[in-house]
Amino acid sequence: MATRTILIVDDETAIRDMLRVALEMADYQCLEAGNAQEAHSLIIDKRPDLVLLDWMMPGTSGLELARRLKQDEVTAQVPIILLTAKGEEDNKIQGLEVGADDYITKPFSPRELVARLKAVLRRTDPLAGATQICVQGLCLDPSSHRVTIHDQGIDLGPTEYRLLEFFLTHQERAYTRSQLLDHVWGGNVYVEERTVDVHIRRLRKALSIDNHENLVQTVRGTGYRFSAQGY
Amino acid sequence: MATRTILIVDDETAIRDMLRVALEMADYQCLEAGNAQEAHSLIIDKRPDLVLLDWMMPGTSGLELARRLKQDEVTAQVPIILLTAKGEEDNKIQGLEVGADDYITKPFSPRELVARLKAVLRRTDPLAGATQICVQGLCLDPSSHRVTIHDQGIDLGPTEYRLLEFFLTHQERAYTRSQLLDHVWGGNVYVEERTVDVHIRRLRKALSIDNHENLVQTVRGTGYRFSAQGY
DNA sequence: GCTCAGTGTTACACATTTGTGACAAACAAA
DNA sequence: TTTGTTTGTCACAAATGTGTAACACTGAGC
Repeated sequence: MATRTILIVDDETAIRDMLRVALEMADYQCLEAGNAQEAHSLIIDKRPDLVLLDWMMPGTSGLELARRLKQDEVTAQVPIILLTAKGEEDNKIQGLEVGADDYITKPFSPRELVARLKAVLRRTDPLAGATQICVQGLCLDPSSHRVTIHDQGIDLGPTEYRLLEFFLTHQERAYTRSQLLDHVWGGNVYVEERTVDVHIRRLRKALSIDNHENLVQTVRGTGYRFSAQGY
Repeated sequence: MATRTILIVDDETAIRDMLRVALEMADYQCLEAGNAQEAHSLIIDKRPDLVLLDWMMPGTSGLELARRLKQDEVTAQVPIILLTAKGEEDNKIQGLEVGADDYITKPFSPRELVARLKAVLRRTDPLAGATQICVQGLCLDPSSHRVTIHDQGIDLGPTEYRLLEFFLTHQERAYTRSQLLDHVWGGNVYVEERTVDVHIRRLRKALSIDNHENLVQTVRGTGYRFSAQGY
């Protein structure tokens, strides 16, 4: 399964660091925010799979942020785990009623944190977690099956989409037409090698906003390469 | 909203009674089982919305029952809350790792019980206890089971309603026909994939006030996506 | 300059995928 | 029962994607 991204929201750098270490050891990717505003933009922008949210923060509190997130339909489905220093029961209930998915009292062991996190993630869509790949303003998002250049959507046919997906995950390396046929079309079909050229052309055309067609480079005598350099 | 059914599993009648009182006051319907075997049959038979499971029971323990339930595909999706007498951390982790959705330490107040139960139910079925979901003037209200566009009611068949409900809670993401069949029709039915197309068509038709049919987008070669963007 | 292999570009026929309306079976309410 | 609604499937239409060939262009070597 693709690695999940967790957003850590806490005003104390030391605590963020601790959490990051624990989560990275358990093979999660981390984002960090020091306050509610920052957290909110990151959630919209990076779409983490889960938010670890400190209850007490200067400015907008974690509880308040959780409430807002759950009220907006765009962010409502992001699971939230609230962190709090003292396990006062009223807090606990308040937190869960606001819509947080779980609630952890400090101090807690890394093992407990990860176990609870897993339990919450298990309940959310198991297919989510594919992260988008971005380069030079070009973004491909596998989960929505969408490609954008500077947030402007572009249209690709299925084959061009797979071709771009392959290139984005195999940048800076030249491939022969035959290799591309193997990887993008799948081994057992017979199509002319020149067909690759045509699809390269179609892909370049679709990317031609802002000269992004240069991302796909010709390697004379060999094939093609996707590269963000020499650009 | 339909009332939810909670299965209480504990070997002590006194505790079962207490739990029942607390839950019935909060407007839940209750089932009771005194041991794991009984509980298992009731789960298969009555399909409760949640199981409150005592850790320590003579015979098969609650933990063991939880593990079995989560391993069987048929019962895996039933949420489980484990009850335990002492909050030893190892127990806690063990419980969550087995797949329990939450873990409550006795003694607990009725308020805490109900709050946690709500939280678990909420993330099991995101629409339970949720407020209505709105996007672009289209509103779906789970409690009244009603859909409106700019306050004008629209008519949907049950399947179209569930489809829209699923889309609204899973926006901005592409789903294959097969995934939609899984999520909207439920795993074990055999219907043609093309049937999805027809229901998509019916949903679009119902949404066609003010061009809202564009909310449901075709992802060629893949399936469909619900999106408020690119609209 | 010329030649030629390699690549870019376009057009088009064909294949595949999706949209749409119709219909009969299943179901529920009266 | 009758009536009306919902559902799944099909057949055909429409839209879109695909592979190929033909031709144009480019650059390297002579």
